[in-house]
Amino acid sequence: MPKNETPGFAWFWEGLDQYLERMGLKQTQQRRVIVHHFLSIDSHVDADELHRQVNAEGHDVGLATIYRTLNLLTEAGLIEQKSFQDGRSVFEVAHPDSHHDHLICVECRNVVEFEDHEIEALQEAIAEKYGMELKTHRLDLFGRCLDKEACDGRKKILT
Amino acid sequence: MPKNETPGFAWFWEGLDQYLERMGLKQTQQRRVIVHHFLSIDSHVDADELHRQVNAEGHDVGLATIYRTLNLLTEAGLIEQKSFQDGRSVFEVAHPDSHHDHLICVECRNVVEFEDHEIEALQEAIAEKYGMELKTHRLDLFGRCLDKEACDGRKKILT
DNA sequence: ATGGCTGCAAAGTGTTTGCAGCGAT
DNA sequence: ATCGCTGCAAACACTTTGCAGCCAT
Repeated sequence: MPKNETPGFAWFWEGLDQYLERMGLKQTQQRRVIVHHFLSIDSHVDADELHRQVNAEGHDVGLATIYRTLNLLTEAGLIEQKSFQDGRSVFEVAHPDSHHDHLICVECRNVVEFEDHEIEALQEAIAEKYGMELKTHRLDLFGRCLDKEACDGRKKILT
Repeated sequence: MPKNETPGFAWFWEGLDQYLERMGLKQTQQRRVIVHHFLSIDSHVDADELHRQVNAEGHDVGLATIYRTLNLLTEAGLIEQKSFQDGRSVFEVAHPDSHHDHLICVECRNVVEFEDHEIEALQEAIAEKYGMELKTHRLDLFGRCLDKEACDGRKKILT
């Protein structure tokens, strides 16, 4: 597998290489495979799901390595860890500039990502009001699809 | 311990009694003790912390019972369960009208609760834009206390 | 060849559950 | 006297860690 097979994510691979170099760590077969799959998903995944997908493609990567790599990428600031419902965490690419939030349907679990500068401005104001310097935030909106048909369709696919 | 020792929370005790009755469940010594302590905190707690506090007062309630009671109260809609970022969940009284959000210091873990109607209005607008009916939301702001001294003080108390 | 990396399994978390006896109704 | 409730410990689900050998540098 070529090192940079994921189009549009050169910055990600570069960032990873830099981080590994800086920390005296090594690039490995497994890390490449994991990152490649992670990027090809380009949405949120949990460790288990990623593990399944990677190994479904014929590789044999241990779950522990998935976790270790996801933690490494989080440390490197390249991905972000979120916990939606409870129990498992999901990870997603940390797009450097545009932080996006989530709109989640409680029925079909479909997730839409959005961004709103007005809300972000208000958040800054709130943090300031309480004597804090804002670092990051998490905003999840939970609702129900108005398009019941599409919603039901997605619901059926759920395990 | 009298049944209704927590001032201002008559509605909570009543709601609990109603729920127990409706579901054919029983009021017990332990539940009373747990609820009493929970209400006297009137902030967010995790199961372990509540367990410690209850037993520090001379009671001998099992951790499993704490969990069972917290789940029961959640089912009853009297409290809400939230998961910030690490494993553990925290619980807080579900005030029927005013939903509040959280401002969390990443250093000392101190949590401030706030409420902002402007942001909530924007959230409604966003949900509508994406064809969804908003049910609820979660907004957590993560930052750093500007008052370093107070922050460090709280940090020391962390286990 | 060094020292980080991997898979495995074991250990850790936070939370839930099965069981036998206790206690509220 | 029911039948739910409790404490305990074992079971769980997700995640981390110790170890012996592997592999990138």
